[in-house]
Amino acid sequence: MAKSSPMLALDKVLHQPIRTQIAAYLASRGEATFTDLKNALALTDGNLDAHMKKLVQTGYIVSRKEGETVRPQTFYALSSEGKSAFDSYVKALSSILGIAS
Amino acid sequence: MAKSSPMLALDKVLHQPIRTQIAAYLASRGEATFTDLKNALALTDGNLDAHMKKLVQTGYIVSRKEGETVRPQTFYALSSEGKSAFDSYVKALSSILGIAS
DNA sequence: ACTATTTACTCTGAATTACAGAGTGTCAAG
DNA sequence: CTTGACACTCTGTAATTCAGAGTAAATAGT
Repeated sequence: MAKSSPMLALDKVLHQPIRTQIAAYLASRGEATFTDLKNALALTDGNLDAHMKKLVQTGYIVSRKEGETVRPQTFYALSSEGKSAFDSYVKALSSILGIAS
Repeated sequence: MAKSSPMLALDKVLHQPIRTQIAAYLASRGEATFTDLKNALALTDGNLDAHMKKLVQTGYIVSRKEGETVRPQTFYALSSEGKSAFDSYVKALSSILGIAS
């Protein structure tokens, strides 16, 4: 008999409590600042920084600096790679959990 | 103005790639042996053991030994606590990801 | 009957990750 | 000109994840 294929694994970068929420937040809002995220998710600075770093390193999130001479602020958003990774992640999850996407 | 309440956090025990799949597998199948899980999820022994240990410690999974004199086999299943934790987890995820549960 | 293999786990230790709090630089107010 | 807030970044520690080695019992082979 054919042995059933192993379940499709979940993206490790995205399937982590804080990062899933960052990605979801950005997916629905489009863009956010460090402080937006920090307040929305109730995180410490260091923790948020570490997760953003990983998301940027992975290529899922891009940042854009606004204001050269004034106090600069960074806006974060999902990259197109990040968007499609998030999409596939949601699909995989839906199928594993048996919910309608 | 009322500041929006922080997003509801995701259960750390359940929101981990392997454990989410173990819970989902048990939620749909009811019961499984160590080897069932190992094959279905394509895991190494040590890795599966570590995750099962955590799930049992947390109280989400209960084990039952079958066969006193014959080669014993352990069956794992979600406890009622595990079931409701999994339910809330799926609901929380659905609301965060904006999908219909 | 005795040895080898398989099954069903458990243990150990190394690598990676998650996180809090301290630190840095800039700006604005008193 | 000092104090405080904002926008991050860095560092160290604790916890987590994982593979492979180890153990014990049962079955298979000769």
